[in-house]
Amino acid sequence: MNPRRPRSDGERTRAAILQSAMRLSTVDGLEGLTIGNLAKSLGMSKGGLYAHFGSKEELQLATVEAAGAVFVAEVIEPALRADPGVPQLLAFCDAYVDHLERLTFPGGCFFAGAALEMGTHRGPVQEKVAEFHSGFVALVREFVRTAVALGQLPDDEDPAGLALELHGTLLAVDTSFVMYGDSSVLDLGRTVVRRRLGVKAT
Amino acid sequence: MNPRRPRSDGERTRAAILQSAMRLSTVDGLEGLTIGNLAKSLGMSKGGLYAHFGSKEELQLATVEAAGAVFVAEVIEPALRADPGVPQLLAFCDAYVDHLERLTFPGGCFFAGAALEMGTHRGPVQEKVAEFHSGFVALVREFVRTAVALGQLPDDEDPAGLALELHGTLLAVDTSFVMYGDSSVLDLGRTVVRRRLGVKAT
DNA sequence: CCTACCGATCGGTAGG
DNA sequence: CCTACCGATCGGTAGG
Repeated sequence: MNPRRPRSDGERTRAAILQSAMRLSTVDGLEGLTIGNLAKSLGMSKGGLYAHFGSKEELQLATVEAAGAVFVAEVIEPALRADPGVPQLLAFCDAYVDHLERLTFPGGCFFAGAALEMGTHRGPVQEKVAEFHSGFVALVREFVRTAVALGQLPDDEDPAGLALELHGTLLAVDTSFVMYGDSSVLDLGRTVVRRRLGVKAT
Repeated sequence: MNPRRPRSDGERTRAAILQSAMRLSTVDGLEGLTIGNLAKSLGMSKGGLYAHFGSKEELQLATVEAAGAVFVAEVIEPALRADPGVPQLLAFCDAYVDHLERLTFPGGCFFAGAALEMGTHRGPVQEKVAEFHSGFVALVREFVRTAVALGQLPDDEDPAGLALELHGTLLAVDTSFVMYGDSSVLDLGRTVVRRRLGVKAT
């Protein structure tokens, strides 16, 4: 009711569980996440976890939801705050690379991993991952459409095609960064995005 | 000794095990692959599997090696058979998309999944995945360098940057194809690659 | 939020 | 290549 009221113990514990679950998921996967490991990382018992989540699937669904909120806060919102068109596309890509660079999660982008892992595991968890994933891609396509309408990109630019290229470049950056821990690929990604969007390097 | 001699029973069984292990790995991951599941899928006992592989890690290493051989045969070799430069880049990307389309593995590209999964799991398996992964990326960079040297691409084209873009586009195609099973993204990928390389659609 | 427990499955071994 | 087994851990439950 009152937004200034501090979170209850239950809410704080739940948030701590989900924070740990997101981090562990990017390392071991949403299926590789186990109740036992999660409990140990939090210093609590398995029984305690089941007081918050009735099943592993419920925990997975809540974890995907929490990761979606993090992605919105760290990547989507900075993009929406930029000027319409190319600046939004650039802000989105930069925010994505920044969010990798600051090691928000130890295993890189939550949704890059979750999409590949859950792609062939049909069910409620996969559906929720797909929902977020397709929402993010649709937003990038919208940014491209706006940029074309504003004359910032050529008239014949295909929104779906450019969205695939940018999405792909970010996936390749994530993969290389997670695989080699080499942060030089972050700057390479920033440069490639600028060149593709016709924006001068800063 | 004699290459015409038929494979022994042991060799044929080993090949069948690895074929099943590659397929299961693209669905459940290299860590999610279990000896019990693999044995069941082959109609044999767990003990039987341990006659061929002394440990799960040995099995994982052999599976990565086998997947590398499949990738070389299905994607690298068609590229090497094309004319140097842009035709090799195009052949590489087309062969990659074809290899997704024909459902070589049920979970899409073996190395796309393995790179993200094993990125944070340091050890011999991750090292072998990284070895193949960086080899493939290095080859694409070589193709770009050749294309620039032959005047097929602009002099200021950055090999590492273009390799990242093409690699990324293929990763995005793989992810969308696995996630939504929608084959239209395969043609979108082929189109995007042609536009980026300045090749007319066929 | 805890302890104590359930049947099932994990990776792996012994012995054949 | 098999059966039979090992201790550890899995997801989940009972009862508090």
